[in-house]
Formats: sequence, C-alpha cells, structure tokens
Amino acid sequence: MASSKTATVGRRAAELREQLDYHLYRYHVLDEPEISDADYDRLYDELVALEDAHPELITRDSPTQRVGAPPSDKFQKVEHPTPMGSLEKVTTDEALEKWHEDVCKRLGTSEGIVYVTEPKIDGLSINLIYENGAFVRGATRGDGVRGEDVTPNLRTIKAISMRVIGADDGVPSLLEVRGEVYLPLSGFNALNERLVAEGKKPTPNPRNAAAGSLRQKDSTITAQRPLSIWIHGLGVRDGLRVDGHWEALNWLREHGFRTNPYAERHETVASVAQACHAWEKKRIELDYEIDGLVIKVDSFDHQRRLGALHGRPRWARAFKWAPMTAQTKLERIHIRVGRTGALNPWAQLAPVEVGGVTVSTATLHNEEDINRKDIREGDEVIVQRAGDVIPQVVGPVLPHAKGTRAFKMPANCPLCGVEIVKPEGEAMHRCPNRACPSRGLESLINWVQAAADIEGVGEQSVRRLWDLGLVRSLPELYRLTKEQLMEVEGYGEISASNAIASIDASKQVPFHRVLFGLNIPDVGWVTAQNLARHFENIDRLIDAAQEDIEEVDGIGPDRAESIAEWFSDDANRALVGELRELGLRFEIGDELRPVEGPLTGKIYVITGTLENYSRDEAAAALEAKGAKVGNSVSGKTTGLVVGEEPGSSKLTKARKLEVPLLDEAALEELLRG
DNA sequence: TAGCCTCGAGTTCA
DNA sequence: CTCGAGGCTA
Repeated sequence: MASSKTATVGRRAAELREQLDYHLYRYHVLDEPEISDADYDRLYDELVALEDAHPELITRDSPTQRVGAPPSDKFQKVEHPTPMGSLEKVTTDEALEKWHEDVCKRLGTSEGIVYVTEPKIDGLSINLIYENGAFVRGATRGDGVRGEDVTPNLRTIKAISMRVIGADDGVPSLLEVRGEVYLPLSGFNALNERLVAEGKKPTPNPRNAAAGSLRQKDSTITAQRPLSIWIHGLGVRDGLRVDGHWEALNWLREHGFRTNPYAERHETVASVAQACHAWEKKRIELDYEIDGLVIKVDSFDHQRRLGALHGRPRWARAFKWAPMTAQTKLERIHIRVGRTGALNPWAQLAPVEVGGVTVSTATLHNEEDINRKDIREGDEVIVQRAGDVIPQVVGPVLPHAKGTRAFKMPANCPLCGVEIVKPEGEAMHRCPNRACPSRGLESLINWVQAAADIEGVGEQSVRRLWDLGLVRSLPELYRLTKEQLMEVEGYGEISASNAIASIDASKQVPFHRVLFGLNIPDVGWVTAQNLARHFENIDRLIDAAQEDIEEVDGIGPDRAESIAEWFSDDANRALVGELRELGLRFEIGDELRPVEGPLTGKIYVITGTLENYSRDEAAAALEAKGAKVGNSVSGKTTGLVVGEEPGSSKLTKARKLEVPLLDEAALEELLRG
C-alpha cells in the first residue's frame, strides 16, 4: 500500500521536473513561454513540497537543486538563457588528432572542415545579455546553468559595450554574448603593489584578483580595478544570420564587442597543432595569462550536427599546456648559509609538476619575504614557474593548517652556533663568524664551479672532500694528491688524475678571476675585473688605502671600506701569500685589454636560447667586435638579441624603452658586417 | 635628492 | 631570473 503511494508520488515528481524544465526552456531558451510565471511558480512549489516530504526523490538535476553553491546574500542567482557549457581538454597532438578523426567520422567527410583557434584566457567566464541592443544583465558562469548577477560591476568595465553598435542592420532582440573577464598583468602588478603598500596581503594570481574584483559588493571598488574582457562567442542570438564562428567573431567585432585579435582560421588540423605549440612560447608576450588555446569547428552547421555530450560540445576542445602554477604542501623551511654568511631560507615541497618539471625545492629569500607572503611550514601553497625557470612560492592557499606558526629565523647559526645578526635596514640575516664552516665550504664550491671552473671537480666532490677533512681551504685544494682524491667516492684512477690535472691547470686562471674567487664582500665579476684593471697586481691592491680603492669604477665609499678591511685582515693576507706561492696568478695579463672594433660603444643584451650559439659564444663574438654585453635592458641598451623562449621581463622592458629587437639572423648579420 | 643603472648574491632542474 | 642596495648622474 505504502509502496504504491510512493511510486505515485515519484511519478508526479518526475512529471513536474519534466514540465518545469520544458517551461524553463520555453522561457529562457526560446523566449516563448506557454504559461504565466504564476503558473510556473505553482508547479515549482508543488515540486518543492513533494521533495521536502520525500527527500529521497531529489535528483541532482532537479530544477530545485540548481542553487547548488552556498547562498550569498550579496548577489542574486540568475539562470543563463542558454547553459554555458564547459570544454573538454586535450593536452597532446595525439589527442588533438584523435578528436579531429572523430569530427570527420561524425560529419562523414574530411573535406571542408575549418577550425578557429583563440587564446584561452585564464579569467572568469561571463554571460552578457542585450535586449533590443541594450545591455541589461551580466552574470558569472557559476555552475553553467545559474550564475551570479554582477551587472553593476560589469557596467564599470569600459571594455564592455553598453549597447550593440549598428543596430539598424538587424540586431536580435535578445542577444547573449559570452566572454572572459580578466585583469591585465600590468594592472595585476599595480594592484599588488598598492595592496602591499597599504599593508595588505597581495593576491596570489591575476585570476583570483579578477574574481575578487568582480565580486565586490561595492561596485565603486570594481571601477578602480582595470578589468577588461575578451568576447568570444554568442549564446542566444535569435534571427542573427551568421553561419560560423569566424563570421560570428567578425560580426561581434563590427558591432562593438572586444574580440581577441589573435583568433586564427585553420584549414587543417596540422595547422591547429602548430598554433598550439607556437602559442605556448608566444604567450609570455601577452599582457594577460592564457593557459591554452580554444579550438572550435567553424561551421555552425557542423557544430549542430556534432552536438554535445554531457553538456560538453563535441565541436570544441581546449588545448591546455602544462600549468605554470601548482598547489602543493610546504613540508619544511630549511636554512642554508651562503659563502658570505647570509642565511637563506628555502622550502622543501611535496614534489609537484609545474610547467613540465617536478619541483621539490624553492628559495624563500629572507624572513621578511616569507612573512609578507604569510607562508608557514605545513601550509598548502601555490608554486609558480612564470616567464622564468626558477620556481617561486607565491603564497598559501588559505586558511593555514592547524598548529602552524609564523616563520622565525633561528637565533644562532645552524652550522657553527654563533649568534645571528641582522644589520638595521638590511633584508638578510647573517652568521658573522668568519670561521663558520659554511663560508669555507661554500666558497670552495664557488671556486670550482665559478671562479676557476675546474673540470672534473664539482659541488658533490667538494662536499665529500670537505666531509673527509681532505680539503678545508683553497691552498689545500692545490696540495691535493691523486692518492688522496682516489679515497673519495666517485673517483677512480683515471678520473682522479684528470681532476688533479685540471686543478693544476686552473692555477693559470687570470688575475681577475682569482680576485673574484677570494670571496671579498661586494666583489663580484665586474668589480673584480675593474679592480684588476685599475691596480694591475696584488701588491698595489693589498696595501691600497680606502681612498685609492674608491677611484675604481663602480666602487664608492661603502665598498672601498669593505675591500680595504678585507685586505687588512692577517688571515686573508696569509691566504693570498700562500696561493701566490702555489703559483696562482696575481697580476694582470693581456686578457682585459679592451677590444677596438666596429661595435665599440654598443651594449647588447641576450635573452632566450639561440640555435647556432650558446649564450656565452654569442656574448664572446659580440665582445670580440668591441661590443659590451649586459645583463639587463636599460635605456642605454643598443639592442636585445632575442632567441627561442625569451625571458618575459627583458622583452617587456625592451618594448617599453623601444630598444630594437634582433633575432638570430640579425645577430649574424651584425657579426659579419 | 631622486631616479636610473649596474652589480652582487643566491637561485632550479635535468 | 629577481631582488636589494650601492654608485652615478641630472
């Protein structure tokens, strides 16, 4: 008895759902309601009552369940006239090719299929409604069926047209226009600078910043954010005669909508694949983030015949690249003490794929930076590899896990136990102990890999030699014997004698490299060269007064003082004497003579990877012609040599300063001419 | 004295 | 590559 009643109720519920869906469709999709709103509400209320009494009858797609997300009192939920579907993604050429084959099979032809690609903007999908040519409402995508009405905020975005231009040539009475709201990177950076200046926490990425800006309750705040939009499609468009997506984009553009200029038309799938790869590299040139390309079958007739599966159109795909950001757990914050005694905190991360490589460590710079970003051990954090290669921890995915606490530098050096100091106004904490093992070890590593660049002895070997107590100083490295080296893990008869030979050969490195390798504070590559050029030998330098040192290019009172102080230390003087006796070079050769050539006075900067030269080779070739090669683009830069996968910051700066760009062919031309 | 420029230092992964 | 900071210049 009871069961048959339940069955009746179940049938009625299903009937109501079907009717409600049908009337919603009549109303929203076709704009031709068959019943009044009051009648609709009566049906709806009946279903709600049934579902309240029999919760087991509630289905996920019930019209009553469309308010899925937690209710917000800020924004009204609105239903989209046509649902905003999501795109199935592909990540490989093979998957793309497979999709193409499916398209051909379903259309029964491989002829005449045209694709359109557009950058896939990492922003917020928005649906805009125009009635009789006037903007009346805009909503976020939400769950695809209902979104949040953010009309007042959208009105503040100047890139959104408030009316359809050229309405006289037959604009549909109801027009649904889809687009992606985003925050340009320049605006994102400016916003974060402002937030930091106001003592607030910066936003982790442009997408979050855009979302936050658009969901401001107070639209005057939204108005201050430089949001923009790319329009990429049509929803409802009754009576509009366009036959394909490409034509639709053109129509939109002509009627006042901001469509992306990098939309491309492709006659073959191979051409589509090519675009997907080309844009993966070109994307950093854009002032907004894209995470792939959207690919659509152009013809609306084809689109209709292909249809959709589970709300995902068969006629479109998102080609997505490996993400440049990822979320992972920050397991521990470690401290490393550098060759100058600076304490460097670094993050040990749960390994995670970012931009195609597995990242497990990242530098955290200093205490201040960690706390400004509010990063804690145990947090879930966002890791990013942006235009550059080096991963950074952007910030925590709030809230903090239980039991975490703000990061604090240790009071004592983790290696030697001496009390840590932090000079007023400086960012870095330091271990002041000159005899701290970290300094000796790190400076030896710096010697073998940078200053002298000894082949066959790398960081690992130096660490092992140090641990075994065989080499604890530079002179000890030069007194190392083959027999001793063979005790070290990883060395055999041959590799040991080769390594000894390279150590011996490294005694010939030029004076300026020796100076660099001594680890004098404030003396890097350039200053070492300038010192060598100015004083010519160690005898003049070692006893030079601070005022004499100030004469050198790029050295002012601060640096001169620290250099003079270093040379007045007995231990350092002894080290110099010992190295000299061992046969290292302490006077200038002819390697620093300036080269006169056709490019004298010109300054070039190189970015990206060149095909026929390494960066060092290209730099050497330019220098051989008299040019200087710098590291950063400035107003004085003659030209920026751009290879494959260039760094974004140099490129951006060069554009801004109108520094000429040279490709590899132009470089070769320059070197010949 | 401000703002540009250059330098030093530490940096990841395969 | 990016940051911070010292040096240089207008």
